[in-house]
Amino acid sequence: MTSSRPMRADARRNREALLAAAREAFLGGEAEIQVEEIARRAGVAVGTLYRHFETREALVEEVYRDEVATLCGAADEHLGRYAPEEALRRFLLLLVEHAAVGKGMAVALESIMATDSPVFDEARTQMAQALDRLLAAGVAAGTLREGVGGRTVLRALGGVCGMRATAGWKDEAVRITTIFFDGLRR
Amino acid sequence: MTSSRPMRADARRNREALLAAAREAFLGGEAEIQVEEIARRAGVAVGTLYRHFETREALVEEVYRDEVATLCGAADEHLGRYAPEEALRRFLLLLVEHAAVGKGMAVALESIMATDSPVFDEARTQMAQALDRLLAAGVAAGTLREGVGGRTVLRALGGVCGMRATAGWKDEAVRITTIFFDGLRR
DNA sequence: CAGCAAACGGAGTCTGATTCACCTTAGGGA
DNA sequence: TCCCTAAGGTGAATCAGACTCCGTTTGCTG
Repeated sequence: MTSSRPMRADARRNREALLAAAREAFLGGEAEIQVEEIARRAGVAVGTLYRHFETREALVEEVYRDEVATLCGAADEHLGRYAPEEALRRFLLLLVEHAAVGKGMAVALESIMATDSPVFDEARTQMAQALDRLLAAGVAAGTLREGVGGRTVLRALGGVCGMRATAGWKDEAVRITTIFFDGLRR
Repeated sequence: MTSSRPMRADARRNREALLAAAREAFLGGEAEIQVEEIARRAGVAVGTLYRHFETREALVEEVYRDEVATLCGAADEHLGRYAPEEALRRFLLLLVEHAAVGKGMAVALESIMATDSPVFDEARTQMAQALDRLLAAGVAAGTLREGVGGRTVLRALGGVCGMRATAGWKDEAVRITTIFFDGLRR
């Protein structure tokens, strides 16, 4: 459907400008930036933003698609470098770390991990599968408990990311994640 | 300051009506009920609601004050009946259970547990202290790990409650809580 | 029963996301 | 090259919901 006609040059240009503006804002910690402001920075009107992205969330998702893919790649990389158990531990902390970098990423991770929004279906599935691979490897090695799915772990992490508004969030998140991880071990 | 003058009869009546309406709604699962609607059901105008409660959150807090106290009481009761470890496990699951009953309670618990909002300071402190007692008993008995505060546990639970919007929430929450609990053991 | 501070009512404000009726313009074709 | 048309753009307006403001009403004390 998207491929019916190639998309006009100015349209593509504006789309890119919007993504760039949003990316810069989110990664810069301006998680709560308003759609009007994103549009302004991209040099277009809000209407244009909404022509390209269904909702504010959809734009967020688009921005973090790459980021998510990179993170999932890290899961497999860890799997090749460490014992499954250690790979999982590092991956979990990596997620927390990312959530801690800028509020934006935390918002995205939370949305990806702890909601059912269909907007994040793809990202969620991708992440859950990466976690499944880590968990399965750990189970095979006998170091991780059986019967826990990537989805469950994802939700737990999502919950932790949901409390990022509080003071001293990161330390607390790391502590909780570590405790949770210990619970996953045999 | 509140005791300077006894509060007019109609004022007290309205305050009770508002609390009753809010309680009924929250416990009935209407977590997202609007302030206008609460006021309407109580037979007053929004202005009156705001005369009695600083913000929507403050009303929520008021509604759950009793509930929180009851829950904290349960912690001590468990402590007298079970081994510290088991008491903690039951208490954690009790919190999840309460959050699962109605969305309203989950919202309240989340706010109490995972935010810094001063509105919930009292409830949060109360809960954290109840958990501290459980944790301390477990540490003394040698069955729970040292160095984890009630605050941390509270936040972890708060995170879990924050994902209540998703399908199959309760099962997931119980599973996550159980894993987390296992992580707390020696 | 008068006087007045305490309470009340509810329209209006504010913040932000989202929409929509109307204008612009890229770009394929004669 | 120029024209036409539909894709694309615009931004004022709408909507939602929490919260405020101030003129009006009313419980209570002297």
